[in-house]
Amino acid sequence: MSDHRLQDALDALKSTRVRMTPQRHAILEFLYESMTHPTADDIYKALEGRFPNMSVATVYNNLRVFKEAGIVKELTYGDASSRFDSVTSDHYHVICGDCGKIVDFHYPGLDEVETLAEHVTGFKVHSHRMEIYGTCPKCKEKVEH
Amino acid sequence: MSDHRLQDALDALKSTRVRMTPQRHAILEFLYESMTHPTADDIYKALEGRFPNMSVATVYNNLRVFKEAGIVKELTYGDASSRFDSVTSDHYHVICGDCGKIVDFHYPGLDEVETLAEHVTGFKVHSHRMEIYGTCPKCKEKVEH
DNA sequence: TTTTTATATTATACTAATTATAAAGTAAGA
DNA sequence: TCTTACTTTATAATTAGTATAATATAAAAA
Repeated sequence: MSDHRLQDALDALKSTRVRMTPQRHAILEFLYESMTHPTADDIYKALEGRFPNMSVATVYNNLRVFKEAGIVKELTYGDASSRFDSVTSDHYHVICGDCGKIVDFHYPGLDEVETLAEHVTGFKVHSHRMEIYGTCPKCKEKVEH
Repeated sequence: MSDHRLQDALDALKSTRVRMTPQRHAILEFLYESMTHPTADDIYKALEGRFPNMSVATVYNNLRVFKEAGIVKELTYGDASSRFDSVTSDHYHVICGDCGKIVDFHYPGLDEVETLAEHVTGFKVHSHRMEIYGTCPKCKEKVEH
């Protein structure tokens, strides 16, 4: 299933002018198999066993390439590291303020918000971002003890 | 009107253990009068005439204090500088990807999204963030010429 | 298959936002 | 007014991410 999504992503890249390299394949594979929305550094650490000479810059460069190709999404968090997500059908994220855990949350896209914003502001709207903040079940328990 | 909101904020601070200083007053005043969602550096530059010895750290420290007191909100943008907003009634932001302009966008709070997320994920939800991305009218024009 | 060449990777240095630290200053309660 | 805990300042440190230039390599052409 996730194999299939990875293959789709690889095909999408092939249709652009983006070359496939072992590093790129490994980064994509890790991202598509991971359910954890990793940071660039997470990816770097996860792959340094297989690619002892890989540079962090390579991870950042390739994540940017993937973003431009539309197969990876960046989630930014101020001073903290960005997290990366494979692009899938519409879902949002619920984030734990205590432990940083990110959980996918399926919800119909808020298209009407985009349309309304266009009318009210005169902008040409192309996307939106929504995130929900709270405390995950595990961290809730901890507070109680 | 904005005088009134500023006064409310000052009152809110008085009820906590937060001391009032000239720097703090000036930062708050600037933030409440500004319609531009300034960065910490914007604030620093705007006030350095009146406070030639003020340190950037003071701006950051106090913005954090205000955030903790719940009268100021931070909008984070990955590697780029955060922007700060006085906390007001529910509104969202429409952001121009070309020039960075931020426009307020009034919309009924998405309370039902929060409720649903609580049920589905088991989180205790306390807030959410939504932003709309696009191109502002001015930048749209530029592209056409 | 070999050659070619544009693109990718690496190592390193750099930038910019933000935070930490410690000394000096000051708001506000006793 | 005195005192003290909190603030400010100046400076250094930290950290995410980007730029650069030399080396390596994927993939198209011969």
